[in-house]
Amino acid sequence: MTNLARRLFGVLDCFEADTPPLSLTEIVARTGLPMPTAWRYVRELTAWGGLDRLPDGRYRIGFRLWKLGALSPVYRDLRELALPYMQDLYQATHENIQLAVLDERTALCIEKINNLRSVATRTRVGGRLPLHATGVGKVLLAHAPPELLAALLAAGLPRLTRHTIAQPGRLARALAEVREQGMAFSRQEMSLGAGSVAAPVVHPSGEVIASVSIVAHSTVDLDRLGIAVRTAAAGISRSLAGP
Amino acid sequence: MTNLARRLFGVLDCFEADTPPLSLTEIVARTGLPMPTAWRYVRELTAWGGLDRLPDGRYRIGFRLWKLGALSPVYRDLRELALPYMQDLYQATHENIQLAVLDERTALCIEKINNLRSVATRTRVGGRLPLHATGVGKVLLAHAPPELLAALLAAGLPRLTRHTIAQPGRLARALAEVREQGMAFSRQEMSLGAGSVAAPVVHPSGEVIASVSIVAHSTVDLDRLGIAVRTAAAGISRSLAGP
DNA sequence: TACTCATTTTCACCTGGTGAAAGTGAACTG
DNA sequence: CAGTTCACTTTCACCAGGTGAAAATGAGTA
Repeated sequence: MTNLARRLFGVLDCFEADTPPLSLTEIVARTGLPMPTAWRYVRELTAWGGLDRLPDGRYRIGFRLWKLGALSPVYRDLRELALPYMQDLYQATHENIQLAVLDERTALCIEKINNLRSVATRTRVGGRLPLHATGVGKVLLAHAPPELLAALLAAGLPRLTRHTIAQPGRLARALAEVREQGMAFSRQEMSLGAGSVAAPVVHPSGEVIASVSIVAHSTVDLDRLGIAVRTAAAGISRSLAGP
Repeated sequence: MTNLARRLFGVLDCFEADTPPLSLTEIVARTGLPMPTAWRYVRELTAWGGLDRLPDGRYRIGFRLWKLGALSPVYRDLRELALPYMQDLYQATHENIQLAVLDERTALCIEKINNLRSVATRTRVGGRLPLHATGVGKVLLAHAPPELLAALLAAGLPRLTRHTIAQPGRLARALAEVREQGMAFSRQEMSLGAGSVAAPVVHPSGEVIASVSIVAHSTVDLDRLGIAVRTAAAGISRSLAGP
């Protein structure tokens, strides 16, 4: 790979879901590029539309990348396919609905339907959730190669609330239960006051390629919602098999 | 701009919504790059994840760009804000719902809710619609600077069906009516058997920044749906003004 | 087996990218 | 108000990394 290309992509890779707009100095700090080089790259990316420059001189991801990314067939097709089922689930429950895939040891949210009157959730499309503390995450983790769990355990499990499962043995048992029940629960493990129940979206090859969840107030009966979310996940899975 | 950056972006810019996966030879033809240069760029973009290489050697937009693009705040925020209202509209009508913005003389679809039992529509998120022949397009065109209409007329209005408005005078009158009524109709002008009604999403500054539509069978009473779509558009517009 | 065509690789050449240093401008402080 | 600081933004001598013509490879076809 050309040095220039690698460095150019490195600038883009500075941006994550919860990254606020970045200044040039912050991009320099994150990439290690000399200031004028970073300046030139940022200027070029901005000219192309891949970055937007704000009036205060900070940069954020630009519309050009949204336009290109929207063409990515793999996840566009999954989103299109899943959205009607997520709609049905939303209509039946009026809670928040999320669709996530496994990516870089996180659950990456690729579609989301919010009810502003349900529990507030912090996730956005393109945002990431911890695998060990969320419904969608546990589903994905339960069906991933064991090395992933091992790597997570080696890195340590962040305790997000006092309910978060942070002990390796407890998590392993929980994941076994996920595989057995075909769904996963998170009860105030990610955020106090919020719970979720998720089910796997299964590709015809048998691989779990995504997970769909309902996120609701912790007072809501997640067991009752479990049937609904599994039904939606089954519908999506069936659609993956084609007409 | 560095020559390399410009050319690298040029490779990405080969891809449009209805572009099938492209072979290296096709990318060469579209960019004018020498074969080894294009080869190297494509290899680099693939290594980074911006392009995916299919087993048959053709390339398409990769997931990395989806992930980055999903972070683009401007349209992500609009989509998030609009989606609940689109949900409500879908729930009320069970027809296809689209949200589009003006981009490069087209209506660019940025969110879409399909009902598979309604009329089939060809549009996908990231796809483009002609301004003169669609509900969303006419809304955007009606509120755009007059130079845009002049440019479209100079380029000629493609006749997509026998109902498409292709005469400049008729279109100008239709757009005046859109501005007066606060909504636009397309009656089999885009596709035979399909019609749509759209309304403008207005920013607090007064600028029409998007348009939301219902797409249904041509047999459906669009006049009745007009009230609903205007209600949704008004809700989105109000949300733009903040809490 | 020979031919064709779409890649994929090689490598001599040179030009375009680099980054240390300098310049600029805005904000802050005394 | 003048001086200082800091985050950019620009300059330009230098050279290394990118280029593309030509060759090689591999798959498909007749």
